[in-house]
Amino acid sequence: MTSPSESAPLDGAELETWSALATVLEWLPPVLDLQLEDGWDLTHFEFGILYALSTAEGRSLPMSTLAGYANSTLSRLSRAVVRLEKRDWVRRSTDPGDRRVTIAGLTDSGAEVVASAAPAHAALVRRLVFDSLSAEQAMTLREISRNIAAAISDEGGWRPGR
Amino acid sequence: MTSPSESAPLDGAELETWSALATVLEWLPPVLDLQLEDGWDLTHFEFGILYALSTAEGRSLPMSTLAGYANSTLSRLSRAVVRLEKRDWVRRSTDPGDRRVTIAGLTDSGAEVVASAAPAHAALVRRLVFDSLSAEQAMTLREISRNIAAAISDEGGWRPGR
DNA sequence: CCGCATCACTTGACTGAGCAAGTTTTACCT
DNA sequence: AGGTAAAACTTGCTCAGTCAAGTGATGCGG
Repeated sequence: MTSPSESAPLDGAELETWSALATVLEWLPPVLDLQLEDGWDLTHFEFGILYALSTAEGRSLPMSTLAGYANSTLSRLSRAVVRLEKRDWVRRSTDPGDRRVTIAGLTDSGAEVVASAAPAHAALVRRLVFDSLSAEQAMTLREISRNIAAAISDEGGWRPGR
Repeated sequence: MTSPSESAPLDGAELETWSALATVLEWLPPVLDLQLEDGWDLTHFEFGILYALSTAEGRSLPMSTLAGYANSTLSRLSRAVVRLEKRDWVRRSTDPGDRRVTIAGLTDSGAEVVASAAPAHAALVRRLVFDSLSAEQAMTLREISRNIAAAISDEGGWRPGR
């Protein structure tokens, strides 16, 4: 009964739901990316890094902590930070306390970038997501998302960046 | 009033909703991919191509039509089909009626792959999405997804593959 | 029926992500 | 202390995706 091959195929309503969700899954991230790339030549991922740093104590974080916030591998993060460093938005230094860890810090120009990109990004999220939903739907969406995220965490123990 | 810089930043509840949704947006596609890659050494995108062909009249479609179904650029599709052809799961032929169009057709072994992967894939979708939701939540999710998808279509007129 | 725009791809150059292997520094065990 | 394991990145290799340019084939205006 628990064998995967025995679970019924998705029925009509489920298929429609899945298809609609799949559409969002496929389109939403690219549109969000597009704004940042057009306006600031930034990946959504790179923006996430800058944003995380901007909210951090002292505008700087160890790479591993940052990788956690950005749901990323250290490898991916490392390459992204190299790119950001080239633009002088981030600077790296090794932690004097533990010379294995390198601390990524936001520069002033990096902070300016975040300050100018973040409101536009939030506005786009509002337009695409919250403006299309009733307050009740938004609350339900939060529940739904949490449930699915929990299921993902359980399933196979998969986690990004680990 | 309609200037983007004037829209209020996301409030607490919205931020939580967005953060939960962003998690799903980031994690769900990779987990879905993982199964196909581990089990069949297939990208979700490649699977989509095979699946679309399997449901098509004569198990074959012109590249441009297929690109529409797969929400993809012709360029991306072309490369993917090259890969699938190397594994003898798809074969290309030029349409005798219009020698510009090339028709991608599913081979028998390709059909076998779809037949074996599709149920497992559907089962995973069920476990991750529908098993975590009440029937009512699932219905709401369909509404929500449609609304967001509609907002995306309106916004900036962006469309994948075009 | 000829020339040129257009269509339907394909391909070359480049970029970002993943995996695995390598480096340096620290922690632990005895 | 001394040696080994582990942590915290970084980097080489390879691959998929994008963008722009290239290649035939077709349609169409005069």
